[in-house]
Amino acid sequence: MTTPVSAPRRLGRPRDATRDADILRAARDELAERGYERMTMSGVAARAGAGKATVYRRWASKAELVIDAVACGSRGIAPEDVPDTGSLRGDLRALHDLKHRDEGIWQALAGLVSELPHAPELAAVVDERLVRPRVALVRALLERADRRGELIPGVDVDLLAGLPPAMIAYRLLVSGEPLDDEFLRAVTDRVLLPLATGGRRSSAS
Amino acid sequence: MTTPVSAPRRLGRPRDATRDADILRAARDELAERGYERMTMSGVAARAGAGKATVYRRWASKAELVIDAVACGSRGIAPEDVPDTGSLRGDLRALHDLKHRDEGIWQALAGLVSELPHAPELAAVVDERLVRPRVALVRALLERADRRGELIPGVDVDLLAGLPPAMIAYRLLVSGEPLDDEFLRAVTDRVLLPLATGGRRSSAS
Amino acid sequence: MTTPVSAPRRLGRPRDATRDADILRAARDELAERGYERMTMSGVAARAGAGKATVYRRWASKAELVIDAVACGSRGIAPEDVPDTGSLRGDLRALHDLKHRDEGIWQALAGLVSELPHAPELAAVVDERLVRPRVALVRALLERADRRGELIPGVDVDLLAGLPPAMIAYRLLVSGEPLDDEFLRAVTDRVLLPLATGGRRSSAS
Amino acid sequence: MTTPVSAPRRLGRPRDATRDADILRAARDELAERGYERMTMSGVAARAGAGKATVYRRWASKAELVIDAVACGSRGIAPEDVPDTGSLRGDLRALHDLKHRDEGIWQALAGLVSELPHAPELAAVVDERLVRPRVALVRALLERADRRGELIPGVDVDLLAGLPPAMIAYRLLVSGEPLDDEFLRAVTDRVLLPLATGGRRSSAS
DNA sequence: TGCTAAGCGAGACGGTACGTCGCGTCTTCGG
DNA sequence: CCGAAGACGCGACGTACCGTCTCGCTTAGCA
Repeated sequence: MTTPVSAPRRLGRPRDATRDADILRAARDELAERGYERMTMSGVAARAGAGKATVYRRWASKAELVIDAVACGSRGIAPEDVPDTGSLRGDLRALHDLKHRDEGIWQALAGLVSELPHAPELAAVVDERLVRPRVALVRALLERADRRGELIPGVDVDLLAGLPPAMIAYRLLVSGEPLDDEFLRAVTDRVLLPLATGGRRSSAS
Repeated sequence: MTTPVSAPRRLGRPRDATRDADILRAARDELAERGYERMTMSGVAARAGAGKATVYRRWASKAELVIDAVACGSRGIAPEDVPDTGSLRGDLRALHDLKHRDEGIWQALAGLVSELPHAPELAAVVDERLVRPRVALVRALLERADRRGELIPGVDVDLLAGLPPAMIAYRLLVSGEPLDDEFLRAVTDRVLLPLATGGRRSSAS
Repeated sequence: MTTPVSAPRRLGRPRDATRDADILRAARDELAERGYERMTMSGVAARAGAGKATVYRRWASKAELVIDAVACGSRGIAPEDVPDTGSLRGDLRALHDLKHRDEGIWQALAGLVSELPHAPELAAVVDERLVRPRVALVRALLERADRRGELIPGVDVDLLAGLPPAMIAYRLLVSGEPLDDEFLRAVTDRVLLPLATGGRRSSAS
Repeated sequence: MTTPVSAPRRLGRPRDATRDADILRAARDELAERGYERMTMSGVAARAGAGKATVYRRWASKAELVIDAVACGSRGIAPEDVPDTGSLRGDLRALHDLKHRDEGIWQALAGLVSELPHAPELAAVVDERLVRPRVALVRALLERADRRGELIPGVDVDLLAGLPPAMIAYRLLVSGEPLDDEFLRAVTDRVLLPLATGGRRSSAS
């Protein structure tokens, strides 16, 4: 969550922690149903059975709410959640199986993108909450493979780690094509693996 | 232009074609100065010395105006504009030199992205006017290279042609990093060329 | 008509005089159907099968068109059209019979009233074309009665002549009540005649 | 006020009653300065320091706002505010002294008149708020005079009570002449009194 | 147990962009 | 040059949404 604050004072009625989850769920649903532009803060509040003030007490703007609504949906995947299959190819496959329902994120990102150039701190949050975790995930798998000696020496791990997010974002946001299995396989087998491991070795010796 | 229609009738005063250009220029300037969200139709009309009705007579919404404003800005680059340097690497380099000021496009795309999933015909126009020309450009260079025998046999040209737009869009829209020369060189030398031509051969040496 | 202009030059195609009548009729119909505010110049032109320029070439504004549309509807009644019945009461009765379809005028006046304080020349036209003829009519009948010796000596003929228009305008524009026969009879028998002739004399009995 | 509604529910933030007065005053000022057509809702809101939504939350249209703006301006004069001078003539004189600044009302009425035939409920409000109180005022004075025995037996009080409003409205709205003292004196001394009391008796006897 | 500050749902607030429509002018065509 | 058609600049209209503020009520925690 973006909203710890953990103020040292605790006068008056404490915040009802259950509202956070209701509001975030409402935000995610409205976002999925209507898209970023047509989703309204009043609509989110109403769907959550909350008042607008309760929403704004927790999130400073529509953009920040959306970030959290979306970030907390896939908070789960840490590098260590991806099982070590012994090969980069197997690890990437396992990752894809884990993030089967990550798609809502991109819907949200769509609405935020227009604000990023004019709101640096918003961009920072998006980077930190949405972008970096995904890049880091791939990067961790690449480093794991490097320790196994799979990678071509001198390969630019940062550049490669950014490729899957970029390709996925472009496909969903711009092309509008679905994130089907064939595409995900192409990303790993025809882009990432060749660049990272050179030829076809993969798990084979 | 999105608005030819080429109506066969010619009753009444014809549209003043000079207004189109004025409005599109005004739209592009406002967009660059203020960003998609903060750009207003009144502002565009005023800067163009036009009335709002004149703008809305030509474009049904802000989104459609922005598409055209942006699409007509880089209409210029056709595959044959890129000189044949004899190698894929040289051709891509030449392309980068040509599109030095293409960046405004992405600023516009930023604002449109949130609307695409809910406006299929808008998505179609974006695809046709913004996305496809850029993909086709790279694709044409790849096919030229293939005719020279540079490409790995069986390589997925469509997949590769989409990589530069995806990486550029992601960098500008999401990461917010600049399109510097180092990045563009990395895209070609460390991603596209290895995938397309395998190792280092190219035709040279 | 307000539009003589009667320019001494006659170059080019002369104006099609039939358009005047068509436009005026269209204006009167639109006015009756939709009221002043909702009547539009485009609508009038379209109904008349004319272009807006043709309308504006003849009348400088909506208000002036409406004045003419309405004034030419009751242009007919001149003082000498009212038969001399031998008594003021009879003359007024005869007048009422003549102006049975004068009502459209007031509908038009309704829309003009809001402009009068800010458009003196418009007010002058309204006065000259709509108000004065009606006042003059009553005034003529009063003077005719005076020559017959019916009037109280020293009575203010101007004041009295303005009473029927004022009462009719108020009833139609403000009260919204119909111009029924009972009301018209009250205006003459219970207001105008008592004030003009004192008691009950008139010439009769 | 037209907007009591006196809803039995009291959820949410209650309307700020001070905004009503501010907006009405702003509306009256704009109306007086610029006239009905040229007065704008944005201008009223801005002058009141309010947002347009706050205005439209209370009044559904420009016309309704103007009615209230104008009606609440002269709410003050009740029949009992007019001192009993002992004669109809004296009472009417006292009335004229009271309503010295009632003129703004007619300016507003001017703009509304064109809407009345097509908006019955608007007409009803105008009748109830603007017309009837003024008629009732004169009527009350006439009835007071009747109790004193001043009136001609059988005189039509309703007809007479409508005469001053009609004459005043006509003079201001149509003739455009000022409401000077001479005119007001003529209305009472040469129209109303003769019709109501017959000859010249008035208080003398 | 009763006080008090802060939480809550609801919705009014100031502001501002949207997209529509009407006015009165201007510009094309054909007659 | 007239006439139909309709585009033009301008600007008001009424709606919607954002983010803030304010109402009356409820709910802890301290006394």
